Amino acid sequence: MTPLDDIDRRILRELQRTGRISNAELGDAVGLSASACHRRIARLEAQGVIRGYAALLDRTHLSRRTTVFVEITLSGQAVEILDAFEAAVARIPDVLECHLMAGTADYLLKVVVEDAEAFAALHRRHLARLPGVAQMQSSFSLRRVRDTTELPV
Amino acid sequence: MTPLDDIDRRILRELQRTGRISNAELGDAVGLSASACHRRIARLEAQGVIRGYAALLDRTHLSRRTTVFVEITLSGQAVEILDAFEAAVARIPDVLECHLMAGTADYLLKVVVEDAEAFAALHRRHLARLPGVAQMQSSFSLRRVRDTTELPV
DNA sequence: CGTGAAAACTTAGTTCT
DNA sequence: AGAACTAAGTTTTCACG
Repeated sequence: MTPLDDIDRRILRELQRTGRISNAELGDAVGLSASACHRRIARLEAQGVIRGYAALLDRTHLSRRTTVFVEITLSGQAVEILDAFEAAVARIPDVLECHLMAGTADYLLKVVVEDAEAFAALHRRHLARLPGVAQMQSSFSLRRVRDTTELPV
Repeated sequence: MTPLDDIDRRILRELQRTGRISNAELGDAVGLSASACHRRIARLEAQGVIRGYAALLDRTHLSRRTTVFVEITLSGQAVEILDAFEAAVARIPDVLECHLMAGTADYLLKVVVEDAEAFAALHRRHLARLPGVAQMQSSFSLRRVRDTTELPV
């Protein structure tokens, strides 16, 4: 598997910012012909470096203004408990991220909801019913100082 | 500003999963003509519901296997201290997210690096030099149980 | 890697309901 | 108003040099 060269990196940087850029424009940006760009992109997709493309939506327009991080400690470390917990979490669409953590808490969840009230409803209907939970601590984000999906390349 | 109807939502769902889908295919998926899809997408973009498009890259291929959450408490709440801190954080590309938090800690950072060693280097070179920091606690993610950018629509 | 041609897609104008 | 149809202009895609 070929390692990434400098032009690959510039292509990836551009595609992270503008996922629908044409090969012609991309070629201008990185100093290559359109077909050469196309070939490299096809290779990067085949290698799995590019996992796919996505539209980025505005959370405000979709009633998801509020981000909450939830630290959860389970009542035990048995595999069955972890598996049951993870399966249940995966079924909650408001949970964008769920990490098994080293250190104090067992899991860290990132949740997006409309507002504090919506979080209370989510808590009652879903979070409080998650299996194997011993302790739960929720922290609200007051402001997203920085929030990007762009990996440094 | 028109509220989203059911077809809009299906279009958004599709575009979050497959940002480069053609209007023809999208039309098939949601039961509309290609041009009708195109018009709706143009409207959603103009309204700001769709913020843009991005290629999603694989962290493993880019030496970013490790996610670390960093809780930071500042030495004070003066606006100058917060501003200086935020400006400095924004300059570290490895920090994908930075939230001003309610509750215990002041800030929560999400950092992506190659491994623990790379985090140690980042800590020495950047995090430990952030202005106004009183306390810092880093927590490593052992496994990403779920990690999506797709908002529920 | 670049050029060029064919196929596919996007985009805008028009008509119909 | 919004959807379908049509046609011109781009873009993708894939030969070959």
